Amino acid sequence: MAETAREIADELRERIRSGDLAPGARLPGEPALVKKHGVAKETARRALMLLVSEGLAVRRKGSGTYVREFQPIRRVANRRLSQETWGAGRAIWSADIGERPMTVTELRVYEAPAPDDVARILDLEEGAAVVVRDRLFTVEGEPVQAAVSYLSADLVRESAIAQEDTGPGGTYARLAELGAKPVRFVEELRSRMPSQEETERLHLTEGTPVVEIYRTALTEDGRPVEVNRMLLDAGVYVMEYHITG
Amino acid sequence: MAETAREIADELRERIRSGDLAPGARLPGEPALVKKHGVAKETARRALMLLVSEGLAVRRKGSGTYVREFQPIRRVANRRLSQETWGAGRAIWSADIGERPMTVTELRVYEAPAPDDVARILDLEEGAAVVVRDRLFTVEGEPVQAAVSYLSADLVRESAIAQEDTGPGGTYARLAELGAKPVRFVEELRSRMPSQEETERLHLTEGTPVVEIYRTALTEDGRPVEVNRMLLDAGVYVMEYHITG
DNA sequence: AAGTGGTCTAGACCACTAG
DNA sequence: TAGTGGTCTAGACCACTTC
Repeated sequence: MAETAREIADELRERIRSGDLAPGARLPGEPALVKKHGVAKETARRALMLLVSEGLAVRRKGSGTYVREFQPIRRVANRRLSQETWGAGRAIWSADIGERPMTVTELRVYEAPAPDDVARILDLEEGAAVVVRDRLFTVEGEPVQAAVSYLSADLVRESAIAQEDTGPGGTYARLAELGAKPVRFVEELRSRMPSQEETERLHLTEGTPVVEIYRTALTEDGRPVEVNRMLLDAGVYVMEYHITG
Repeated sequence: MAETAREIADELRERIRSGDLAPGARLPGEPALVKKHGVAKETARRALMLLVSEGLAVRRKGSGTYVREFQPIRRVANRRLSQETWGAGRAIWSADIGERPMTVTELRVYEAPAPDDVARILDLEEGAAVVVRDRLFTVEGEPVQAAVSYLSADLVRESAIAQEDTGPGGTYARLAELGAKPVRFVEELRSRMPSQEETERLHLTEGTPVVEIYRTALTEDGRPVEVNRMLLDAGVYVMEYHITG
């Protein structure tokens, strides 16, 4: 009768995997597990917490524990690709953001000294001024991505890039007007568990990693003009890259 | 005196962030926290577990709890890029695998029916036979990546791809000989917490996500010839992509 | 108001590591 | 062998959700 937290979690995990407990379904609560397996409440709790930390379940206070759902947003790094070139409809993870528009909230634009790593990448003096564009992207009212762009203040201070509204074509159109059109990009990705502040800002549930992306924009002659640090809710995103060669 | 698990974790987290507790350093143990904060052992334990699930600490049974270290391996998706083109020495996360060679272990090659998603992507009938190449990559004796490749058995059955040793130039050289040279690639990435089996296979510590990558190789005329599913230890990898235009 | 999860206590026993 | 983490118990009180 009496089992361990791991064993109870194993049983529930198997029921989730088999589809017996579908995404969104309610898992047995702590009292139910206490009765069924003859364990202490803390043990039942641990079993459920194991599933949460594996990203399989979500707990809602006062309501219950539920099987987690995954309806990803697809982020395609290479923008201007024709569907025909790469073959459509071949995605492993289906993802439709079509019906769920993404909006920018909490936009803040200001000038500040460049962080050390950003200064190094942008080829600036230590502590040189940069224009910072800090924003939060939201889908259906839920934050999904935080992004902070850094650009040399000497380069963009007088342009609309230093304004909240960058105008038609956005930052890259303005950079082109300044003779610094980005044509190549380097992205560095890392995934890890979020800090507490990140959890709050992105409304992350336990067991959700984040994806940290640093994107550097380069001009034709290889000059770095922008560093964009993005933080993505990994429970929501699928990243797609197209590589030639 | 008596504090909550969260508060104790906050204090330790701050000491890690400030560098007071450096990567690799030993954190105060459970008994020490019990004495210092006047809480029960379970509460001290929870404080330390919080840091572990945030990926900040690692617990070693019988030894102690330690600040986690991060010495990443860099995976550059675009292989044949000259350093000059993209500007060297501009990485956010420094990463040297130079001194730590990667070796293949647990190589298994066999023929089997294609999984549904793989069959769809490779344009095969449901359940058509594929050659499967399953392998584990290891650095300094520690597994860092599992990879499973799928190729149409009708295409590659007679070639060295169906052997353990694919010969000089590897799988892609053999595909070229078969008139199916891959020239473009699509990668889909997702990050999530690992299952229990994945944790065991990759020797993951708690609080470590995995990065799941599906790479599809396409020929010049857009025919998909290989699907490679990779599972990376996110605590070890930094991914790098180069994008044009 | 009943049910759910959130957190803590004080004690127990075990397994592993290190000196 | 002493110290460390791993796990469980039986009970307590609280906050939130749902009806």
